[in-house]
Amino acid sequence: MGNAVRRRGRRRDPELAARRREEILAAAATLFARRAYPDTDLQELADSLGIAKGTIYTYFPSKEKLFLAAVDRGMRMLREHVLAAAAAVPDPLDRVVVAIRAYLEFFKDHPDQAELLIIERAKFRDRKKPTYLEHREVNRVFWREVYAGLIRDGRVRDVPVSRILDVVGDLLYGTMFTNHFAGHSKPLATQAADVIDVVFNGILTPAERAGRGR
Amino acid sequence: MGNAVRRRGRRRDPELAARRREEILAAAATLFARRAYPDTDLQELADSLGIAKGTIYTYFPSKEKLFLAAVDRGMRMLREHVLAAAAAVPDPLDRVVVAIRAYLEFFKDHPDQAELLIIERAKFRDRKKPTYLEHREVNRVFWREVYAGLIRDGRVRDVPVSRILDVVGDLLYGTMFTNHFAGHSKPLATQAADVIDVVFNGILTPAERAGRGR
Amino acid sequence: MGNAVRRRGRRRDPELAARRREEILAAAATLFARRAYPDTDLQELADSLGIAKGTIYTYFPSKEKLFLAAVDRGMRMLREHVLAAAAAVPDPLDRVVVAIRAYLEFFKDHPDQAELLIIERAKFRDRKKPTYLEHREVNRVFWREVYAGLIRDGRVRDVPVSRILDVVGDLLYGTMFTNHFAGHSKPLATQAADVIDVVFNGILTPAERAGRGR
Amino acid sequence: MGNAVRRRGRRRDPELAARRREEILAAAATLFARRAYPDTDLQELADSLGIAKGTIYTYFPSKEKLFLAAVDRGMRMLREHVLAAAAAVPDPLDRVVVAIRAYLEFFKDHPDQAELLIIERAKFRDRKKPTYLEHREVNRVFWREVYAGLIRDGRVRDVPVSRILDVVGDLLYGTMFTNHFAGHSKPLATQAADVIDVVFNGILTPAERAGRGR
DNA sequence: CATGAATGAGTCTTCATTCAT
DNA sequence: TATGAATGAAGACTCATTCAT
Repeated sequence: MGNAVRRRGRRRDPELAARRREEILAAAATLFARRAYPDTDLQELADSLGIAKGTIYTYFPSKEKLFLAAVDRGMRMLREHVLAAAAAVPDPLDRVVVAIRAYLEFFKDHPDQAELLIIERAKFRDRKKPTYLEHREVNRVFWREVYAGLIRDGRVRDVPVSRILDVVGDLLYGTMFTNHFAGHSKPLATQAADVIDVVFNGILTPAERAGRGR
Repeated sequence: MGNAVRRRGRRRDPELAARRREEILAAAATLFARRAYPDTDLQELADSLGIAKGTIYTYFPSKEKLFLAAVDRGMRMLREHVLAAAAAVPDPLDRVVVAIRAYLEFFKDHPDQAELLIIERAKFRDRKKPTYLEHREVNRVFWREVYAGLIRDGRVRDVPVSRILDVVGDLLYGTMFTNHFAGHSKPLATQAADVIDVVFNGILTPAERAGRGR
Repeated sequence: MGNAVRRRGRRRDPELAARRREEILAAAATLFARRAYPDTDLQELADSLGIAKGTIYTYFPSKEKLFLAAVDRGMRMLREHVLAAAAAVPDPLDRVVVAIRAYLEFFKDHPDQAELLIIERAKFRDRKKPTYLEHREVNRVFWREVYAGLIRDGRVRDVPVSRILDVVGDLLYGTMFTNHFAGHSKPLATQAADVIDVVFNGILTPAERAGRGR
Repeated sequence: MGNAVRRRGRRRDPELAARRREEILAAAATLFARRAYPDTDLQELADSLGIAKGTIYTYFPSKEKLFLAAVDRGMRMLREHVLAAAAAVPDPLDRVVVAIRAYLEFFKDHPDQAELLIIERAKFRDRKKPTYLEHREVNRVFWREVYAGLIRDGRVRDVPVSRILDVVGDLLYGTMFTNHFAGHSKPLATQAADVIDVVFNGILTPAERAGRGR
């Protein structure tokens, strides 16, 4: 009955749809971050985009899915930003330095994304593994290789790579949140340098390190 | 009975009231952490306590104040736990070690408190400085003195104390969140040791440190 | 913690609650019948009762349950009305006559209830056995006995009682709906007499009946 | 092609359009009956037909008109079915028998149509005389003549024909609804025979009829 | 004509808060 | 002071209908 030629009428334009989706996502990220999840009225989002509320539902099946899509988009942007920065320098240790800077930079330029991570956790605590941690796991593969190479070359102490990945990952995560919650007090360059100094050199004096055995 | 003269100062009422307040606060912390703020129904809280919903309003003027009081109570508990641990050892460097362990321990034993920090931020983003950071600032005074002494004694490298406080503070904050979000993967003792190893010794080899100048 | 004496405060008044429930049900029956289910706004119901919309939800968990409760109430009223009428006369055949009249009378006096039966079917088609049929089944028990006695006494032809119950039941059901849908054209007494005439005597002449064999 | 002179009257379009209209109507009847009016999504109808939602509006100006057209189509089918059955036998009393059977048969084979009658009433209560009753009135003309002839011939008791038409009509209407609401419990042939037995012969014994005098 | 993207009015339900008892 | 009934504001989501292509 319906398999026939019947193919007149308006055609679908997947590119237009993708563009519209992206527009909605960008605006949603901003608004969710500003208003918190429960206080975000989709009517306001629609208004800010100059579209009808129903239109949002053409692209996303629910407020929750829309929110989650906005978070995921942010994490993809973060990964691209960090990897692009790392790819620009050849030396592996420099890559670490550059990536740390890029990471802090991203959240300074996109504070909304930090906010979304908080909101996601507050709202979806037990329904979903945090999107951030999903992405972090993916990224681990790359950095594991980098540190392994540095240890092989005798440039980084021979400690388990996992320990390094954990501590550095946690430190950045915490720094990002602190920055975000407290407002940026020191220049990003200084902050990055401080982090790198401690991570690379530790805080003990050579004498104390020696005294501590190991 | 009501005619009796006021006997020896205060009646037993205020004490009872304080106990009731504390009961509500403890139950509220658990419930808020489990349900997230907007999904926490005060009726459920009342039910779990065997009291009427209206009674809660005798002790707290609003849901928001109740929540904030629960957060504040948690932070006070944290501070007491950490300071008690630190006070138990005399050596300043050991104090750092012990405090780091105590900090991670507290959140492992009270995961609700980590949750509340998230919720507070998600909900009160622009209305209130995070309770956690308020407490962190207070604690800074104590630890600044500890590190300053360690530097004076030549046991810690002579870098600005603020840098150490920032980096260590952020690292712990991030570690706590990561633990909480991801579930505790490694034993707490190991995790604490890893953190301390990196913070104290850094990750570079002596050769690389030398090569890096500074 | 909560098992103690704690019994001050406002007491529950079950009688007041029952009265309120009944008020809401009565008003709901009228309104649902007038507006049809989907077009009935609970706000309008609340307004007509001078209460807040939320109050309705104190007594009924949802619009659907409220509606169903209204239907059930109507069917209970019907049964009481018919049985009371039947109980007032001693002769079994008179009881049938009187009950038929009472049945038609009830729906003439409570046209809303007929409407509710329609609405229930339209809305809950596959979720629930019609309340009317549930009640009809209950009533069958009583009337089965009546007809069995009449047959035993040689006053009613010896046909299966079920056949009588089915046909008479269906006839009344259809008559009620027709009356309701078409508006009452003839006086109720006449209509009842006509129904009884046909049911009791049939439409054939004695000659034709004889000719038809049997 | 468009330049060609109008060839022999009408083009094939109107026929195609009529077929499409009929397809939509048939699918709509099924869907409305299954989902109830307000829960029937025109999108689902379009999907089931493999056409676009907008296309429906080329054939019907609104959801309501579409629904009403589906009901009317059903009633026309019913009339044709019953009249065809009646026309197949010459004896007037047999015609009554056959028509009753055909009526019950139609709704057994087309339960959707019974559903639509309910839905129409629930939705259009005060906007429209039920389509069923409109058709019933039209049919009355035919059957009035049949019964009048039977009385003239002394085969049916000399009671007002209207009484017979009312009672039999209501009985069938009620039987159909009961069947439909309750599910068909007995075989259609038996059911038809039962109805005819009661209508033709009544339920009283000759003795009781005599005793009742009149 | 057919299409399908866009529209936006309409409503049930929740729950913090109040207040008479 | 404790109670619990009453309040009413607030908001996500659906879907008939329109209309540019």
